[in-house]
Amino acid sequence: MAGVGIRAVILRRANLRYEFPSDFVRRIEGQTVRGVARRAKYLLVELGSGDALLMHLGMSGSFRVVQRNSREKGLHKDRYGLHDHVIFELSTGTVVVFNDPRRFGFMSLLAPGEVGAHATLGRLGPEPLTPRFDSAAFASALHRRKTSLKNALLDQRVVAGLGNIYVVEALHRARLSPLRRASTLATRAGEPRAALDLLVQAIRDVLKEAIRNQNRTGGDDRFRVYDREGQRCPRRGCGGTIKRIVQGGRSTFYCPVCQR
DNA sequence: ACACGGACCTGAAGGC
DNA sequence: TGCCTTCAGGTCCGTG
Repeated sequence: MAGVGIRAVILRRANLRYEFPSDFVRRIEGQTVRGVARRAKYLLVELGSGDALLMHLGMSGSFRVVQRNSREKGLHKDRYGLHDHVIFELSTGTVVVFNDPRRFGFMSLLAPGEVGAHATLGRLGPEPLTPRFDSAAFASALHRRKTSLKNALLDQRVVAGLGNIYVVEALHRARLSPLRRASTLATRAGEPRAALDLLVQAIRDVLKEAIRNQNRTGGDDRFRVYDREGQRCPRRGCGGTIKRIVQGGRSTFYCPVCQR
């Protein structure tokens, strides 16, 4: 992406989750992409001007990449569907379309310096696939938390980038109950580091596997417990039955037999 | 500082 | 065939 130009931007509505900045189009059109980065679930595109385009997919957002001389030609507005909200036409002829039915996603532009000052970005916890995320850092993030382990892992300030599915999957792999109070992981005697280390590893494994499988469509075997209420626990020799409960308003799936 | 519930939106799926 | 309810992979804000 580095070096690619952005020839045109079309907004097909005035807002997603938030209003677009009034100068959104003007500040992007004609710019060159300096680089693309991800932080937690946020995507950052650095522009030649020094501005950063900050984007989030929310729950239902997606990008699709269209070659100009494929069936979907040109930038004529009528070519796009109801929920195709933002269109980027690149200098390479590629068109990138942002689609988001629920509009929980957003885009904004940050001037140089505003990225570092951004309140939410600044409070994000460590990226789980970097060395900064280890059991010591994890322990200090959890040890005062009175909330459940499940809710703590969903908190982006504890560890960045985990969503409902991957939290549920990681807890199953680490054999930890989603209901357990978060602080007990860091302090429980006779269980020194083992549980924490296991959870750190489980989180990394779940994410790496998800990244590896990103292009696999469908597939009933993507998740071991998520959305499997009433099914047999997949852990060898466990024999438990997957249960669904609600925590913080979201579904949790877990095995009450092997997750403690 | 933390914890919790509700709000923001639309579409898909299931029950009657 | 509807019509109604529930649920969905996220985040922010207000209230205790």
